[in-house]
Amino acid sequence: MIYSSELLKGTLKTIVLKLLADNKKMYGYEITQKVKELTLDKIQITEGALYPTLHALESDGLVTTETEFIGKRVRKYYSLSPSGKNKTKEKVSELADFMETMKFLLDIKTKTA
Amino acid sequence: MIYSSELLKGTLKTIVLKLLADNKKMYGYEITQKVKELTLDKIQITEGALYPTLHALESDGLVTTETEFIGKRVRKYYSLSPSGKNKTKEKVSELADFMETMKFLLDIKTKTA
DNA sequence: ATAGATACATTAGATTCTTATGTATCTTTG
DNA sequence: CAAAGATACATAAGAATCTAATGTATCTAT
Repeated sequence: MIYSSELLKGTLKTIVLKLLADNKKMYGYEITQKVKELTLDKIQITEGALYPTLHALESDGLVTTETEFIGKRVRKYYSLSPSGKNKTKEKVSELADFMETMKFLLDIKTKTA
Repeated sequence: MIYSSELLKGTLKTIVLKLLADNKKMYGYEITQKVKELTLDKIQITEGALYPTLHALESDGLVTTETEFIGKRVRKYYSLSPSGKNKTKEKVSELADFMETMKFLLDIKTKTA
C-alpha cells in the first residue's frame, strides 16, 4: 500500500529537512531510499518531486551543497545551513501541531448539529 | 496562528467527508464555520477550496444534495451517500495511518548515516 | 552483453489550493 | 435608515506542488 498522492503534498519539504537534521548530510538518491526504508515502502518520493524541492531549499539558503565523486559518478550532498536548522524546527513543530489538530478532527463524534 | 497552506492540501476532502459522517447533513458555509470552531481558528477553509471540493464529491457520487430556502436565501445541504460512507472510512483510516507514519518519521533520531 | 541499480536532472500535465471577484440576502448598530 | 458585517452560494485566474515520462551516464551482477 502506498498513500494516495495528495497526502504527501505539503509534507515533503519538512520530511527532507528533518532527515537532514538527523543525518548531517545526505544526497538525493539516499533520501529517497531512506524514506522508502523508514516508511516500509509506504512513502516513495519520486525524483521529479525531490530534486526541485532540494533546489528550492538551496536557493532559499536553507541547505548548502558539496559535490563528491564516487568513481566517475557525481554525488551531491546536502546539509542544513544555520537558517535551515531553525526552519526545520519550525516546520516540524508546525506539522506536529497540525497532526494533533487533524487527529482531533478525525475523532470527533460530537453531532452538535 | 494559521497553518501554512500546503498542509491542508490533500486533507480537505477527508475533513469534509468526516464532518458529514458525524453530522448527517451540512451546508457549505456551515462546514467552514465548524472547522474554524473545532480547530480554534487554526484551519480556515476558503470558499474557493470548499465549493469545488463539494461539487467534486457530488459528481463522484459520494454525497447527495438537497436545497432549502431560509427566507429568500438558498442553502444547499450535503449528505453522504452509501458509497460516500465507505469512502469516508477508507480516507479517514488512510489519513490516520499516514499520520502515524509521519509521526515516526519526524521523531527519528537514528543518525544511521 | 544486458538488466537492474545508482545518481543526477528537466518537462508536460494533473491536482489542489489561494486570492479575487461576483451576486444576493439578512442582521446589527450608530 | 444607511452601512457594515455576517450569511450563502459560485466561478476563475494564477500559484504551488506533485506525478509520470524522459534523458543522460555509470556501476554491478548474472
